[in-house]
This record gives sequence, structure tokens and C-alpha cells, in this order.
Amino acid sequence: MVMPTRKDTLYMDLFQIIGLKLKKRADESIKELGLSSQQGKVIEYIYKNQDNDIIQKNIADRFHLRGASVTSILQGLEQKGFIERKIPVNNERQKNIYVLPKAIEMIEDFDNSFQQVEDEIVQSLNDEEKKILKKLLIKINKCI
Amino acid sequence: MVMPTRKDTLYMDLFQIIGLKLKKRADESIKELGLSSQQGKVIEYIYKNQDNDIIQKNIADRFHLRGASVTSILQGLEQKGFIERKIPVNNERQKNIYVLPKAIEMIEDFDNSFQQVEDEIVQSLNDEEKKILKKLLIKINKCI
DNA sequence: TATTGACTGTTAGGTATCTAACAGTTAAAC
DNA sequence: GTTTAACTGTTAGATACCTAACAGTCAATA
Repeated sequence: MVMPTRKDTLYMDLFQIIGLKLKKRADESIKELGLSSQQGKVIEYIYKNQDNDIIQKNIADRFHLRGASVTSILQGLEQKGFIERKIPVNNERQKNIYVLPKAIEMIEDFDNSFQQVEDEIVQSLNDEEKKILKKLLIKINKCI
Repeated sequence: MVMPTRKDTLYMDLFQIIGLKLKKRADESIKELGLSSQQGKVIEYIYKNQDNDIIQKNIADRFHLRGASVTSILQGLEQKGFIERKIPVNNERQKNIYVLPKAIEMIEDFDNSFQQVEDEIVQSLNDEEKKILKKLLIKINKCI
């Protein structure tokens, strides 16, 4: 008896579907603030690093995005008055990013909303399973 | 001593980043065929179910997408001559989807490309870890 | 110092996803 | 039988991602 060649993409499918569901949940959870989850995450990141003179490149690295994608996201946030971008005197290639007061007011809400989604992800797992999942995800993220 | 409130989204971040990396890898692996990974996955699904009179709703359910997203993907594939859509005689609300020969020729290539990405995901895990990961991902996907 | 290559960011054009509003069809309820 | 509700799909407009081509700046080096 010949074993059939395996032709499935179970892990890929699960990661894709879980990622999509999480994005929908996170979007839903901060919709009332008039922002998407990605916009919220970026604002949060900028705020937490506001003393480090962060530039767009840092955001690209943190979120594993291309420079063009970061430009697009930040242009949207700037038009809506949530952030501002300034070219620093020491390097005219770069742009430093700053969160404006209008956005800072909402950050506490972001945190709580995101935390809820975070908790829902692993709500069905026990402590041991959570620990193992974390270990495996970190390992996979390092190796791909 | 007061424990600080936990404020992180490790699982959410890992799922998002791993998902993004996988999408990039899958896109890269079938780029030479002039298609995106999503287009490939949809063509593959339609082909494997070509005897089941599948409609757009089935694709939305399988990939956890909204109807509008499916419309957009299929319009693109139809314009490029990879699929055709026909309104069945028994239900004028629906559209049955069929893969055209031009696309069928490439399906073997899709499968191999996707299988490579699939294998890379868990290449750093041993058999026991793969088994556990599969179990945990399935459980999470069910519960969210 | 002049050139070259690396770095940072932008634009243009494409795919993929969403929500909201809508159109037509079918089925259920009355 | 009519009306109403559910179903299937489309459009419009938005965000989010990509690649490729480009523009300007900086740094190394020759």
C-alpha cells in the first residue's frame, strides 16, 4: 500500500484564520474610538517610545512592515491630527514621530481593549498550555 | 508591594507577526506564476470542490471572509481568465464558480510551493511539539 | 573632494480586507 | 397571495499591506 503524498497546509491555514479573527476582534474593540486596531497599536508604540526619538524605520522594524506601509499609516494618522512628524536637525533623511494630545487621551482605552482581546486568545487554555504555546510561538517566530 | 498591572499583548503580536511573515513567504513562493498566495489558495479550493457546485458563500465560510471580499477576489480572478462564474438555473441569487484550464495547469505548482512554506513553519519543532502546537491552535481557533 | 553606495522616506499601482448601504431572489408567515 | 424576512451578491469608500521606482541625504572611500 502506497502512502498518499501529504497535501495540506493546516498550520498555514490556522495561523491565517486565527490572525484574521484576532484582527477583526481588535478592530471591533476600538471601533468606537474611530480608529483601526493597527492605528491604535502604532499610536501606542509611538507614545511608549516618545523619549527615544523614534523614526519611521523603527516602526517598520517593530511591526515587520515595509517603509511604504509605514508612510501610508502615518500619513493617515497625521491627517487626522493624532501625530506629527518633524525632520530632525541632525539628519534630514529621517522623520521623528510624536503623539499629539488628542491621541494620548485615548491610549488608556486602547490598552484595555487590546488586553481583553489578548486574554480571549488563551482563555480556553490552562496555565501549562499557555506556557507551552508561548514557547512554541516564539520559537517559530525566530525561525521563519 | 503592589504587583504592576500586566499591559502586554504578546500572543496577539506573535500571531500577527507570524501571520504576516507567512503571507510574505507564500506570496514570494508563487510570485513567478503572476498570482498572490490568496489567489492561489482560492483557485485551489475551487478546483478541489469543482464537483460540489460551490458558490461564493462557501468560499467566504472556508476562508472566514465577508461576501464583499470574496466578490473582490473573484472579480480579479475572472478578469484574468482563471475562473468563470455562472448563475445556476435553480437559484438566481447564487453564482457557481468554475476553474478554467489556464488555472488548472498551475495548481500542481501551487501545491508544492505552499507545502514548502507549510513545512518551514514547524521545521524547528520536533514531532511532539508539532502535535501539541496543532492541538493548541485548533483549540484556540474553535474558541475565538 | 567627488563618487559611490547605503539609508530613509515617498509615490504609484496593485491585492486584500472591512463596513454600510443596496438590489434582487427565495422562503416563510400571515 | 402578499408581505416580510432571510439569503446571496455587488458597490462604494476606507484601511492596510505589498513591490518597484524614485529622490534626497549621509557616510565611506578612493
